[in-house]
Amino acid sequence: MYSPTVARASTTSDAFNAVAEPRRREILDALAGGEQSVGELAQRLRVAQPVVSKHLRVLRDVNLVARRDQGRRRLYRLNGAALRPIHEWLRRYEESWSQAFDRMELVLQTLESREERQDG
Amino acid sequence: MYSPTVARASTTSDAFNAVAEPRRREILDALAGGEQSVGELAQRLRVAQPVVSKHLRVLRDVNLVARRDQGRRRLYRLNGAALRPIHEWLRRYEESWSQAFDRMELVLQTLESREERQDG
DNA sequence: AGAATACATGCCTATATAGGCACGTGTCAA
DNA sequence: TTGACACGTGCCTATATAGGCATGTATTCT
Repeated sequence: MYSPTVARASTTSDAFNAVAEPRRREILDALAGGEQSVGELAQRLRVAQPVVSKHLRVLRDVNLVARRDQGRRRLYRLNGAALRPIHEWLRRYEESWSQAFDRMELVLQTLESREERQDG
Repeated sequence: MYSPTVARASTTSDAFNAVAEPRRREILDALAGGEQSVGELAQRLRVAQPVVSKHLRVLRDVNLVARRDQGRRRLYRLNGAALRPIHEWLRRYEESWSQAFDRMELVLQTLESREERQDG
């Protein structure tokens, strides 16, 4: 017998599901800019704090973000490595749309953008 | 003024959601081996035909697969290009697990820590 | 100590499936 | 023409959220 019904794999089961939710991608994108508190995220994304907390909960369950306490604030930071399974899966199809990668170019661009951030 | 409730973006809205479902990834993986009919897929994945048809419907809606008729059979083929948006989004995080970047990251963190001397 | 602040959760509602089954339609074999 | 096939869908049930609200807890401020 099968499980009678399974609406969908739970979002907490893997990165694929966690990232399927647009709001969560926004959160990750925001955290890509650096560690942030729940309140900061809520303000930036213009959503209620509980909403952010819940999404962060999901992201944390799949290890996409890590938390650090700072007084009464909870600072969340990105753990991009958890996205790797998705990337690995996509690799198989990558050839469908791209000729070649210039990884160094990407690294350099990232390096530049980070320096810009530091300059403020 | 929000939609009172939105369980989740519909799976037909984008590739992210379409791919969040494990069974659908299996289907895509199977199609990576070449064009196949619904029946062949059902047999290979050991699932009922209606199940496959429905997943294919979703995949087709987001343009992840294309269909071709051959007599009474419907041959589906992969359209990997539709996965590109996901890949593009991931690109931003790719550095997180890239070996080449690890060394770069070390340098960056060192630079950052020089000015971030405010954390406990 | 008392109040304010920053979060995490629980509860509740409406929504969006996933999969089981039955069935309608188009196509090919006899 | 009749029957077997190969599919696509509709209907039904149970499940898994997303977001709104209110509340409990821990930490910091006055």
